Amino acid sequence: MKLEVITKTENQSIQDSIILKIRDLINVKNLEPGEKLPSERMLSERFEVTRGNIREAIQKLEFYGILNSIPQSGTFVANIGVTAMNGMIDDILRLEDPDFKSLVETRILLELKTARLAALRRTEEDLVLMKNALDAYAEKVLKGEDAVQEDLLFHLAIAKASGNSTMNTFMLIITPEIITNFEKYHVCDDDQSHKGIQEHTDIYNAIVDQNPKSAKEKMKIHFKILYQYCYNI
Amino acid sequence: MKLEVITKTENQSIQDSIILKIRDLINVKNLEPGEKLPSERMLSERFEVTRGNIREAIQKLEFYGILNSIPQSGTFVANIGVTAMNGMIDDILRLEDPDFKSLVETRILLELKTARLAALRRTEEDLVLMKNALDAYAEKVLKGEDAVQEDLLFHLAIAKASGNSTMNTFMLIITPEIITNFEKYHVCDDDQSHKGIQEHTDIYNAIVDQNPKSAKEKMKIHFKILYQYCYNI
DNA sequence: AATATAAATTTGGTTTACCACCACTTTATC
DNA sequence: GATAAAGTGGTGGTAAACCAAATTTATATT
Repeated sequence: MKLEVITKTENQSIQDSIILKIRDLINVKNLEPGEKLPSERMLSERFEVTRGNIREAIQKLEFYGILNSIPQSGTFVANIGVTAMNGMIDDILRLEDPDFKSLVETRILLELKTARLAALRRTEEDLVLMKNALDAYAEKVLKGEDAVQEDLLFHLAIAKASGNSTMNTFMLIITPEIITNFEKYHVCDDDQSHKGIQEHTDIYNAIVDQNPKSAKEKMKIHFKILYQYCYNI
Repeated sequence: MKLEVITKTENQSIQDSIILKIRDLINVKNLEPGEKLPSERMLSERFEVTRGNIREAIQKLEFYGILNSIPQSGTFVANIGVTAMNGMIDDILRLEDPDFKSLVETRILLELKTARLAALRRTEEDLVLMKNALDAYAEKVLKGEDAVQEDLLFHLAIAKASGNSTMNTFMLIITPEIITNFEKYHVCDDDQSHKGIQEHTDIYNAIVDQNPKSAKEKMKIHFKILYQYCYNI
């Protein structure tokens, strides 16, 4: 998910090769879910890399739920079978860095949904937070200042109000990359910002009214420009 | 994104408190984007924690794009302003572990989209991979064996064919948690698996025919049971 | 022979000491 | 006086030493 500096490229490739070796080891030893991997020290000796490298690789596989590391006990194959493990590792290694188009596409998908869910599930507290974010955005725009941050905070407030923690997490992950790319490509101009106030208000009101269909529709309008940008790039 | 063992709870809370202290530091020092944070050693001394703790906290904030750590140089505030930073850190700390319902809800959203995109963008190579996964699934089911893994690999093959690397990543992240919960709650029974073969085949054919509407529709049918489960739990 | 208990070994995690590298200051040379 | 070169302090990164818990092995006791 992160773009790393050049120096990490080498590090990355040796980590990937370790992941491959661990996969092969599980395959040739026919390790079933729940069985134990050799210790980190043995692996580092066998693969002729540092224990730190081994630990990094294990942590990555742990993040994707393929391994389980238990303190003072060992590292175990998670209860995901050999077939799925092989397929997933292939995917993980093949994962390229996300391009901007892919990010925007995903963001639009998520936000149309979170707007709808927020209309259904928002609490009074959610409304307060959204209103604050909305006001902060309007104030910045009316002063003629850049308001990209306040914009995104409003959208994050909606994500929180959706009551879906997974979507909320995903929004948080893609937001910074969106911000930096927006500033790089100057997607939003001044005119857009002023229209944005009305559009944000429309979305907010739909959520206040608990009208999911309208909320989604207003969000779609809000993304119209971005949508076109995404599919014409 | 990960459920951690109990022992990590304490560790987590001190990491969260460090993140809060870093946020306060940026606020009181009025650090603008691009400015440098104090060195890790100074922070560890000032906050009275180990440097390892500091490094962990910085890495987490780096993951969310709030800080940039540059080797032999320092840690810098990313070019995301103070306002957005404060809001995002609040969100990050408030993030609860994803519940199963939230996971399924997100999965359905993602998969309806990836199916549609795959129908539009699939290459010949994608089709081969999907066909292999489909056959492996059918074979397992017909032998009466458990095929949860093959099931998910087919869905991951669709995600890959969608050509959207961000959605592909997100699918990879939620897949293991879905697997373990499926096995825990026994969502799928034997009858479902047999129907699943036909449903998978329908989805596959729609993607072969490059018919996005049908692909989404067939995926919706495939998720019907899961959808009901999700909203009745 | 079976079992309870204690010592020893092995484990992942953590701390510490060291490293290579970058930025800036000082100094020397023209 | 200007410019380049050498030095110095500080940076994030890293490998080795250390730790506490868990597991295994050995031993003693009934």
